[in-house]
Amino acid sequence: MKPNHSDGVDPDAPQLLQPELYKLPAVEAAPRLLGQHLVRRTEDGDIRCRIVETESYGGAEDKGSHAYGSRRTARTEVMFSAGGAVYVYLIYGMYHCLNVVTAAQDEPHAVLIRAVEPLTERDAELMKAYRGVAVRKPSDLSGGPGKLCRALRIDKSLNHSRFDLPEGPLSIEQGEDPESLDIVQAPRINIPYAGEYAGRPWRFYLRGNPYVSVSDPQAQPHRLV
DNA sequence: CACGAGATCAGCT
DNA sequence: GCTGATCTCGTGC
Repeated sequence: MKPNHSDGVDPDAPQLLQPELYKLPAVEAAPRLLGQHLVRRTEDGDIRCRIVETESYGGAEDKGSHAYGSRRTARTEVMFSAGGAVYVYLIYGMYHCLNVVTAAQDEPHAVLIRAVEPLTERDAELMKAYRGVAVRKPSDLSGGPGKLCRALRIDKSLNHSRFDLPEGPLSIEQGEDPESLDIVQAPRINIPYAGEYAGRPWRFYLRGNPYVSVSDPQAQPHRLV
């Protein structure tokens, strides 16, 4: 039995991420989302997992970004929302990718969530069931943007929802302090068309975490700014 | 383990 | 018509 507090607030209850993080440019928000807890509310119950790999897609100048040159289409429109919006899009005709929109309204920044780690065995079991494919190693379950969306049953119906609401289909809760984590940075995956932006070290992940999609031998330690 | 092909849709970057 | 912020399954070392 937990102690009863006079203010009625359970100090152990999960707290939503501080709203300031969503206001940051994507390249600053991306490493700070590592170690935070993504919550997916489904009919079968809540699934909680730790964010372990992210990529930054930063604004109108980034040739790797869907919103390069401030392109506004039905797909990219949500990127122009105020930070905290959910951006889900379809890739290669069959896979979904989950992004956290950041920065101010009309500044199209987004952080792609590339890998997550289930917090408990129960979370892992639910994710395996949704995944529907043989899972031989951790990264088979949720190491990769398409895999984690399948494992968390995320599709375009969640586009335009928000991460900063306590009862939404997706939210982000306060997890670990990013300062305490071993974060590395490396170039982003599969964007050779991005010209001089292709080599920018805008992928961030927890060194050695088995859920990370691709480990880069050239990855460098990242220092939070 | 390294590849290659196929699945299949939105936007033309 | 082609390509992509991908993944799975098959073949062949």
